[in-house]
Amino acid sequence: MEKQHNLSKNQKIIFDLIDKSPEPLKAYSILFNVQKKGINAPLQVYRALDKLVEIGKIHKIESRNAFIACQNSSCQISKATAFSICESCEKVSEISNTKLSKYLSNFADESGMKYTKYNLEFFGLCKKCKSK
Amino acid sequence: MEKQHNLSKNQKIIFDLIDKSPEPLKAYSILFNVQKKGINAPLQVYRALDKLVEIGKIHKIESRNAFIACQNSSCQISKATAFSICESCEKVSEISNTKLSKYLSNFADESGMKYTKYNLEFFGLCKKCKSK
DNA sequence: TTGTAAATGTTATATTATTACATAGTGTTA
DNA sequence: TAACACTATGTAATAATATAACATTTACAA
Repeated sequence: MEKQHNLSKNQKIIFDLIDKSPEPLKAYSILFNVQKKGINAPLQVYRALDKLVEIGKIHKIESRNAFIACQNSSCQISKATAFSICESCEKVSEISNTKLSKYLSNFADESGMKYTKYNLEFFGLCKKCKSK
Repeated sequence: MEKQHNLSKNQKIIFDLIDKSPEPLKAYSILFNVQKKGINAPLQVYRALDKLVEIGKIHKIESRNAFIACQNSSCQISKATAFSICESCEKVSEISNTKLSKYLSNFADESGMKYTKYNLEFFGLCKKCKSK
């Protein structure tokens, strides 16, 4: 059974904003957007973001310092994330490909390291931008 | 034939520093270290870093905002990078695994996107930290 | 030798993220 | 319910990361 995370007030405000957004949002753009709801300081945003990332409701796109809502119904894969990023229009999508995630989750090399998490970012041109 | 990149003065200073370092270096720690060599401003560091990344001599570890020298003899894989990161001691290594890079370079999904680049970061505990 | 691209130097500023400290809410359990 | 621990909140200050704008110089091919 999936653990139920009851979001707190700030967490909910910020998750809703990210969830509705068609594109990844940056922390300070989030801050700007929620100031009318009484969230005034960067730290309030970062704390909510940290928590939401931790419980897998959102992911951070590391190369962009931006956040998107998890696209997988059961947001349980914060430990195995893959994204496609269009370098022209900056559209970002979460990749949910069973083969890929299996391959990467099982990846091991000779380093002796035990991998418990990964993040993969693919870059290229999306369909639209390719045909321009 | 691999293109020869003659590094400029600043690029060389900064590459040498990163290349000698056993761990990824952050931009401002680089700045601090090269001030005695006449590099005074962040922008001078960032410009050299940008160029070095572009030509594949170094890579950026996105999740850490830090830079390491390319570990592959022919630094030609700036478009296909994979790293292992120990979450305890922060040791970072570049993974050069032919199967993995082939698998990822050939990856395609139904999105219609043409992937030209990827960056993968694995997290876990290294051998030393595991046994503590 | 001149045109052009790349690199440099410098100042200021924008953007991203954390430290430190005080207070309030939530849920458990004695 | 009282005491406790834990999570979340509020606020101010500041640290860390990165870029804009502008002027000048160097490298090198045409």
